[in-house]
Amino acid sequence: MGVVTLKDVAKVAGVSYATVSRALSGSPEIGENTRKRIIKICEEMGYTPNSVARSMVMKRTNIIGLIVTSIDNPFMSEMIAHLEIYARQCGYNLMVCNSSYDPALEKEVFSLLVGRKVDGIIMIPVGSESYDVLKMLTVQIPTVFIGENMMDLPENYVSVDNTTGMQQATEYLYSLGHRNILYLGARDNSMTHKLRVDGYYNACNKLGIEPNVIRNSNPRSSIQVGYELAKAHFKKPFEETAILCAADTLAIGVIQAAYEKGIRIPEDLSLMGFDNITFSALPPISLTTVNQPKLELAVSALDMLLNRIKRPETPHTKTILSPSLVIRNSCRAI
Amino acid sequence: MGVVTLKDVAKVAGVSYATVSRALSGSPEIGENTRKRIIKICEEMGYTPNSVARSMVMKRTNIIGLIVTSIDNPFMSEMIAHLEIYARQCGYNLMVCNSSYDPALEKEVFSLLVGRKVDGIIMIPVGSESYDVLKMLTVQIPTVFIGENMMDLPENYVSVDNTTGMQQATEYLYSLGHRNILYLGARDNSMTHKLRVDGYYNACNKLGIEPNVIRNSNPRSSIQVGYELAKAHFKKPFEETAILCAADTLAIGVIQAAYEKGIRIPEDLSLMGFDNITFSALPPISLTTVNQPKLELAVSALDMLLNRIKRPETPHTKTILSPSLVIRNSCRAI
DNA sequence: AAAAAGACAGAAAACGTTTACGAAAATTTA
DNA sequence: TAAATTTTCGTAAACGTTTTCTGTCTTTTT
Repeated sequence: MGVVTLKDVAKVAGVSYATVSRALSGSPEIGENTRKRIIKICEEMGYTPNSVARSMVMKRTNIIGLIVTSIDNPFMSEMIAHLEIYARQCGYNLMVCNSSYDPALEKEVFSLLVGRKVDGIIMIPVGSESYDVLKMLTVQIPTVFIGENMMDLPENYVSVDNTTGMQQATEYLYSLGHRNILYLGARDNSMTHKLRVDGYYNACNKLGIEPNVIRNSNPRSSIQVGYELAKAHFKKPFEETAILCAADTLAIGVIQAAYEKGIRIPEDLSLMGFDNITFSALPPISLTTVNQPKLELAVSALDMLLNRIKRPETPHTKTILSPSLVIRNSCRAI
Repeated sequence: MGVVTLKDVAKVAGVSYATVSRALSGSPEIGENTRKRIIKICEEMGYTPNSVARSMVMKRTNIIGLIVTSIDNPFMSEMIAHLEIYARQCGYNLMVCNSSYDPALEKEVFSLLVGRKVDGIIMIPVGSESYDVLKMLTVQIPTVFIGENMMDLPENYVSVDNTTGMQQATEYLYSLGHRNILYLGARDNSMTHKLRVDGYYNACNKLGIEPNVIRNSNPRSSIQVGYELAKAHFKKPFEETAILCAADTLAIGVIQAAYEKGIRIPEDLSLMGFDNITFSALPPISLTTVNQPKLELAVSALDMLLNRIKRPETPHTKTILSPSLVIRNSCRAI
């Protein structure tokens, strides 16, 4: 015996199945007594409406597609958690896909989600190299981007003010007396990273100190990458008194490399990150960093998307949230 | 102008829409030349099949529901990442839901996923208190559990051997000379945690040392909880030379509390965790722990589920994977 | 008491596919 | 070359809902 359907309860209730539908949807054109009777029968029979059939006729799935570069990155997973909870409160479910920092895969899962008829897509793009294809794809479906400032593109996005954040970080280190600050982890193919390093350059310019940047050719900003970058750097004697990392995960990698090398943080070297992930606050080295408001990013993104789903003709919007300095113990005054 | 549908391309191609469907589904009952012609037209028109309509008739969505207690727990998010990638390779997408350690919510999202007609559900249950309702629910849909040994329940699950893992951990500490080992974070309402502390008791019994357990009344095993538990414990002088935590996150909380109190790890106190999350390997305190094979857990769970979807009448199965000791630097010999 | 209005429920179309069935066309067989 | 196959494609039903349109039965109004 299969699943209970509308027709089944209609037969039992002795009404047409349109009536059952109305009883459950809260339609006003139905008698209060029959409604109660039908609802009771539904419960007794264990009827649950078939969302797929409903989506078919309503042309709406109440599913939001979510594309992230890597689920198991603390920054992302925190935001996914916020998104999932808020989305469910709004009556939506999340279909989560991993692009694994691969533009081709990113495009593939985007189309896959479009075929699945999700109502909208929230995505953390791989980087600026995929802007062109994304621009082609976003005409198919309401989309909002998180984290990556799409700049010249007219797309919807919500992001933290990366430039200001990094500028503040640099100025903070300067205020502690640091004049030789290394920026570690700049990436070429991401607008986010471009804006961050811009903030660093701005501050250097303004403060009259010499910028010094280690680029990251890898698309991911992982612990491993930070470790390798720092390890290579520490091989030769270094001049800087502080390292400013493009992400907390990179900074954690730097901590590892420094530890192996016997470099003490913050005694021998000050260190800063960006993102303020949960695991940046681990003693004894508790990372001074720049906070990204993850809950606000998630809520803004979903609000923006739902608004766009409701009114697709509305012009594209962007929201820039403010970062904030989180001072802990990985930097010292010199 | 709306989305391109089968009928649209059929009209353009001058064939019935059944023919178009056959051309795309790789059906053998269609001419090779017409197939090529139709596929070409589909591409030109930018046709993407409507998965919802397909699900309607095929009675299959190719969606797996995933219910976890908290997405932003490194152990979970690592496993989710593995699951998502493997599921997509198998032609499935993931609909992820957070139960937030709330049995009522767990039940709610389960029913929600059933209504969404997902093909199966993978879940990390909140704990043993929800076994009864889960047992009622799992008759509705193929389900497999991860991490929680359902014990007497005949349900499908895949889990690590928690008891053996904790026993090995205890024995390892014993082998380093520890005779007074505190177990921190036992929970009453989770079979997983019961089995872990059982492993500890077993070892104590076998080795002839006195067990000593701090229970955790909170359903979550978070950094915060570990911190609070340890902070309260460190208020009075303590006897133990080592603490064995029910989870890595708890251990990280212990590190925090110890640090604040000036207790050095491992010099003054040895510390072990369980799970081997990415962030357990952070210097200078790199946690000795018990590894859970996350990729294998994910793959086994999905294989088990897909098998059950294909053959629902198959008897329930369980898979117990082996844990392994990961020795780092948070324990010392005394 | 007749007419108008309103409340309620049924019939049927629609959503975009897949597929069983059947028919026509092409091919093979005798 | 006629018959028997096989290949190819069209027709139509089905999946489980929502919703428009219509009609009946009450209720209200005059």
